[in-house]
Amino acid sequence: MAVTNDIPWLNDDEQHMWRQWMWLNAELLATLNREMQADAGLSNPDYQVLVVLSESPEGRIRVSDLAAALQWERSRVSHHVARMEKRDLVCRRGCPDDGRGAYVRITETGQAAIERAAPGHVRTVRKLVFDALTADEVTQLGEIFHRLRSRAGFSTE
Amino acid sequence: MAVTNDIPWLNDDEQHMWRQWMWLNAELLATLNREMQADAGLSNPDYQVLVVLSESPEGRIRVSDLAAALQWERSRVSHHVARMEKRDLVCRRGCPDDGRGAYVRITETGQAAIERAAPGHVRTVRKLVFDALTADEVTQLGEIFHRLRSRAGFSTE
DNA sequence: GCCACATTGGTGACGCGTCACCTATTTGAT
DNA sequence: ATCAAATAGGTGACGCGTCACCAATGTGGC
Repeated sequence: MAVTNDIPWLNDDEQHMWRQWMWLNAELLATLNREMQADAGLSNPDYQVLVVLSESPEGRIRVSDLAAALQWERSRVSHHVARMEKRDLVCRRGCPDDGRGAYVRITETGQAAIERAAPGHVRTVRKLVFDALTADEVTQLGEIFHRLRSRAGFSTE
Repeated sequence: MAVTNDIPWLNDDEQHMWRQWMWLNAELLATLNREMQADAGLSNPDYQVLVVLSESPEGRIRVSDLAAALQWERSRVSHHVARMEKRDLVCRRGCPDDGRGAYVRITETGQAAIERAAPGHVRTVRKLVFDALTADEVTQLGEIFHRLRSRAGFSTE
């Protein structure tokens, strides 16, 4: 009951690496999500939004710019911001210059939440990833990931 | 408007690597999903389920075993199988030995779908990942990912 | 046999993410 | 000034994923 293969399959080494990679991805993301949920009631996407907002001048940014910064669809931003607004993490304001536009602004609650979440987030990344890698490995991985991204046409250009 | 940091932050190299990694993950997953959707109307999770089923004797497996094989919650399996059943990719049968149990079986349609999807899937993984890596790098990455997983207590056993 | 307890699988609610599509506003060619 | 086209943002439907919870069935102690 196997799949017919008339295409160059992955060899054992490749298969092993690919599987480890995919598992690790899922596990890392799940762990980060869980820890931040526990620390500050934030999901991963919540955190990403708040990071961008908290790094923006005056803690506010146009929806489209937020979408660009996160590489999200505008519709996704819209949905997510709507959910976050209900929890008072951000608020939306009309844009004076452009009648179509809207600003997303971080609230006091949002600011507090990200400040509560950030240290644990970094600690976890450090513990799960960087503590188990040498400086050389970090550099090399950075180079490899960057290479794969450019070859695949993913570059940020 | 930045986050206060009283915790050892990531240095530039680490930050760069981490960002590339997270971007690459998202991009790879999205690409694989998109291609399989186009090739065979399957999502990534659909594919994973069908792979396990097609590798099982007689193309059927107990729900709990499927959950274990995929490292999914049983509830997730239940939801996903229900959706796939509507599309006639799999079907559910009661289990004769255990009145609580249920078998999930791959259908003709499901078998056809995975056979249509598999070559393109492998081709894409090869193109996006392995064509840009040396054999040594593959081995090394496999070792690194495995190391991170065991240190984090993610090991499969 | 009886009963506490564990296990199997499923459901509903809700957050996340995409797609198709919509309205309102701005822009720019004429 | 006018009007077609582009752009900003939002909405609804639906698939994906988790959590809390449930009914049904099996298991072991007595």
